[in-house]
Amino acid sequence: MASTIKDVAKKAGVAPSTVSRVIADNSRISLSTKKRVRKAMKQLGYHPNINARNLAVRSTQAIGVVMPSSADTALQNPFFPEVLRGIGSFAHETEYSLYVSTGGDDDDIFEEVQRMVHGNRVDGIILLYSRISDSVQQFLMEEEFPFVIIGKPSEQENEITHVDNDNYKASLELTNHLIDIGHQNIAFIGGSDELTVTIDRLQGYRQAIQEAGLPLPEEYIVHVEFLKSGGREAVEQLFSLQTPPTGLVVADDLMSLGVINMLEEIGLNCPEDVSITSFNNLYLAEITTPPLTTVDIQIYMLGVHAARCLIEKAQNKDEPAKRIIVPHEVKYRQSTKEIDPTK
Amino acid sequence: MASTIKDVAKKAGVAPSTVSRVIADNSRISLSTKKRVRKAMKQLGYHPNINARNLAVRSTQAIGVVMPSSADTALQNPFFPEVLRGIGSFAHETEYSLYVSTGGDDDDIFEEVQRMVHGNRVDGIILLYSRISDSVQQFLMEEEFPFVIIGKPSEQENEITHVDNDNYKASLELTNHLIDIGHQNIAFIGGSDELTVTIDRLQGYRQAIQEAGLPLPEEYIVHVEFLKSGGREAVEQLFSLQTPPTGLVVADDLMSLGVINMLEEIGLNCPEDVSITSFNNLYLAEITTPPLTTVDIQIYMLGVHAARCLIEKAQNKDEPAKRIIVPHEVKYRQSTKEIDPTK
DNA sequence: GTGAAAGCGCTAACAC
DNA sequence: GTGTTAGCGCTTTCAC
Repeated sequence: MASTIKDVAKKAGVAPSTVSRVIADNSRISLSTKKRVRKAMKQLGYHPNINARNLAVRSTQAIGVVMPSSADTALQNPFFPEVLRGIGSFAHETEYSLYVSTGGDDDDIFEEVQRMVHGNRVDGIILLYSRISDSVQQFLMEEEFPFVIIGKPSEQENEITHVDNDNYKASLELTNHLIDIGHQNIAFIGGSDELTVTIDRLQGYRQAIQEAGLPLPEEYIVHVEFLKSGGREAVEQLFSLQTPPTGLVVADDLMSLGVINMLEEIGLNCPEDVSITSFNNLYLAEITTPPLTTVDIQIYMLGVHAARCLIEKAQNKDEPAKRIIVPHEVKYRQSTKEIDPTK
Repeated sequence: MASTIKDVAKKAGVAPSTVSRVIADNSRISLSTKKRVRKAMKQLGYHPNINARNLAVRSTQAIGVVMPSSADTALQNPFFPEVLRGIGSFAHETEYSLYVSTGGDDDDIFEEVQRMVHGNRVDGIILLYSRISDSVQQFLMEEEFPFVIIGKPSEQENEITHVDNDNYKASLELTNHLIDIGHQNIAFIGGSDELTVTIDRLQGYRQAIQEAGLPLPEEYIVHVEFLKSGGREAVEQLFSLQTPPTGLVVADDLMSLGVINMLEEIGLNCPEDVSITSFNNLYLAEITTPPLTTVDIQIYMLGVHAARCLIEKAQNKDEPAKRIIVPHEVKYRQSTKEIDPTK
């Protein structure tokens, strides 16, 4: 068994409480005893038992991270390691640890969250997704447990701290870009229409199309499962229409990859025949053929801010709800092309 | 404050110890009191405090997962969410939680691992990478702390439980496949040569080449940073050689994506001019152009097995060290092509 | 079958 | 400045 605070106390000839104060670097302890105690700790290879500490102070110095259910194929998106990296970086700085939930289905996740909350495993929770009428979200609200959402809450927007991009605006920009370079028939390919991120991106697209007075047949809006099957499906649907689109607003780079692929299969070329605009600026956006015009949403920073907000909130229950909008930037690459007026 | 075991005891008119026994579903408690106690728990919305429990039993029901440092660009690889998913799935079944370390650099990680171990935060640790003379690995050995490696330990192979693929053999197969379809000039593109996975894959390649009596100039072996810059660099190097290769064994699908891309940029086509074989069978291997011939290493299963082994080990310190080899399967797709004998 | 009581390792009043 | 002591919420002997 590892040595305890008592062992250290005995060895240094002080009381346990003094050792505790040295650990906390309490200013009322004289430098000489501090030194003595520290030496004893070194010699004994002492490390505080976090469980005991947590029990005593009723906090854990840990934050829970909840990913979408792995049923959700979204999990294969490099988005997640990248947010995790952001969260982890801030957490590390502040000496918090990360507790990750990766349940199989929604029920698993709900259970895990319950365990985290009721079992006092974490001081707060970051949700890595936001969908409408999500039971986890509701549960956390009811429990008044500190949490923040990456993305936009579907309701109670002003009571829930969240960090997000201006997806509406970004989408507007992308769509307008397509319009600016002459596209008239622009379609939207999104993920599940239950995710707020899809909803916002769709809204921005809609707005731009309407402002420009362009046609907006409902068939131009497709919600598909992520990637592979999704990309295929979307392209099949869209390009069997009477007036297939020449411009595409796609809600994720990974989907775009699938789209490019399927286009090629049916004999269409990007950007010659179809221009693609996309979201997320995953590293792979630069190495597709052609490289994607996409919105850099600063995934890493989303994570950093979320962690910061959560920790603030966990340390001070009265911290007001905030909204942090991480700025985005459209990266113009080669997947978009001015429409050929001679065609 | 949430209700405690005492509250429940009072409400049910029993002693705290009885409640405790009910939680553990102790067989010596009469069914009637069990029912009474359970009812009280429900009514009070009672959930055991995990910290207190952990403190009392000196265990945590949590396992630590250590990713490579995020300095390592490997982190952007979809490999990680996928293993996490596997680990998470098994962990969930057995009611373990996941504790994830995502340090910025190697020192951060080392610190976090120390905290995990000494602070009693986790019952065991899974390392998601293996490199030669890794300080974390050493540390865990010295502390005799339960851990398992996904990959192959660089030393003490027989004392460290690990789950791995037969990377040597898989690489041999890939290389032989290229040889079988007529390639004579085959190069290897790997990641850092400090990672055991790279080493094994290189070895398999070497073996196949030598067995076939083919040329193996040292310039045919390149170690590059992951992806983008890496892929570019590798291709640039290899295809400015006097005898550029016609076949490639690439240690990761993500790298392959970069390679295909750069090839195109310099006017070469895969598979017409260059055949590519690759590793991991990431979902994106199916949607590149062309789809990749790659080794399916069953990432998810790697995670599941690792979790299982770790939990066994954590529950029984005498559990012997094991090696689990997860079977692989080469997926033949369109990135490889018989060499044209007329050329 | 159930209760009383000690203790897991730490912190935080409250003393002095 | 430092020591004493009473918990934090749970498990686990040892009684009965």
